[in-house]
Amino acid sequence: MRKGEQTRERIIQQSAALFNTHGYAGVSLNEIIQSTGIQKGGIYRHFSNKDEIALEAYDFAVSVVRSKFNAALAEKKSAYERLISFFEVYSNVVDNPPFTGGCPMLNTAVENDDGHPLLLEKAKRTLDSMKQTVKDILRQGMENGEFRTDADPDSLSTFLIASLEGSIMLSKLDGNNQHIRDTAEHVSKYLKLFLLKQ
Amino acid sequence: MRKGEQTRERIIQQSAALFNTHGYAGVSLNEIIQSTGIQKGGIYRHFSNKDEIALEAYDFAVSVVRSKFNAALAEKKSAYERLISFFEVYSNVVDNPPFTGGCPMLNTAVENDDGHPLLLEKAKRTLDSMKQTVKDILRQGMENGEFRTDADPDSLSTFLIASLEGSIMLSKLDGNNQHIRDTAEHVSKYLKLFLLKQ
DNA sequence: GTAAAAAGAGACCGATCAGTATCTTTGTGA
DNA sequence: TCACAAAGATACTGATCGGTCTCTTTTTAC
Repeated sequence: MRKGEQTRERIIQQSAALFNTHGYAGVSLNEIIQSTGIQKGGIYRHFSNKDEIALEAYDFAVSVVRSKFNAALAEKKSAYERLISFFEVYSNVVDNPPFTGGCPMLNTAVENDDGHPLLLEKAKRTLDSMKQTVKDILRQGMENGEFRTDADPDSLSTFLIASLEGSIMLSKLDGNNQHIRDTAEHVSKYLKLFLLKQ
Repeated sequence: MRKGEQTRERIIQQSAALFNTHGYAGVSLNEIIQSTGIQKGGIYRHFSNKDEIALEAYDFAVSVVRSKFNAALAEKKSAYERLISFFEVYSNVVDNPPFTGGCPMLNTAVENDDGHPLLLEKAKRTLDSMKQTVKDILRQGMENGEFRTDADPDSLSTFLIASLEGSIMLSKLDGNNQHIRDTAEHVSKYLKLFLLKQ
């Protein structure tokens, strides 16, 4: 029981990195075997199929990224700084992303847009949760008088997340973190002018 | 000769839609056979392997999107309108994208980030070309007095493309074009204030 | 310490993968 | 019209896919 649960976790963690790097269709069971050092029989003792591994691996990857978001958010004093800290987490996505392979939501959304409905549904729920987090920060900032109250949290959170995800993609494609830094700079300039009071 | 070239084009066009929807690893030769109605022997008469099909299919998909960008750009009078028209091309990405499957650069960049170096290289060159297009518009606007000249075309073009691509991903994931519209709205507000003169 | 249960290894399954080789059909230029 | 070449269909290859089955080893509880 205890030993098996430990193995199960290891399989999830190792496969999460594989899936987030190569995508669902791009990872074979043999690669999971090679990465974990556990043979097929050992893997299928804990999972009934590849899908089950992928789904739990996705949740794991998201939880790791979320904890890094939370860590970055926790050390900020103003709501404005908290909004910008999303970019901070991905500021070195080329060499040190919050999770191996980059943003799990972005990767899953693009790689499975017509392929794996369960994974896609999970990515959708990640987006909902991320939007809610941003909207909560916006509302906080409005309530404590930091932000103007005539802004639309829904459309602003979309804008912030879209800019973040797009710049992650560009930086990974180009192998250069500058895209994230540039985008963060423009977004913060925008927020300063249209959101911050005084 | 003439017949064969015709077939070759058909294979490229059909596979381009498949590859842009399911990704390189997600498309099998049998799916190409089914989609084109041409058997394996007929396909391999024109291409030496799957890679060759994928590479040419990518170029085709990009060329289609580029021509739609050009069409949208052509009918605009101001440089400002031209910048925003990139969003216009993807304004109904959910039901009517400029190419089946969405943005080929985005899809290829994310799906092959550690898989297919030649495709990735092509995506990188697409980004360079797209950035150059945006920068040219920015420089035009500066030269004709429409834009302030203290803006940085390089970082601005990154910001615009990142926002566009991120919002494409969000809209496709959510099955809702609102993300693109919202993002376009914020970007244009930003450009109006920081880029436009008077 | 021992027996039962849990965990894991490894051989095997049919299906499908990309790619090839051979043969037939179709198109084309003289 | 006819001969040759181009185009395409089909059957096949070995490799690999995800998944199953059986047997061995290890862990665990008493």
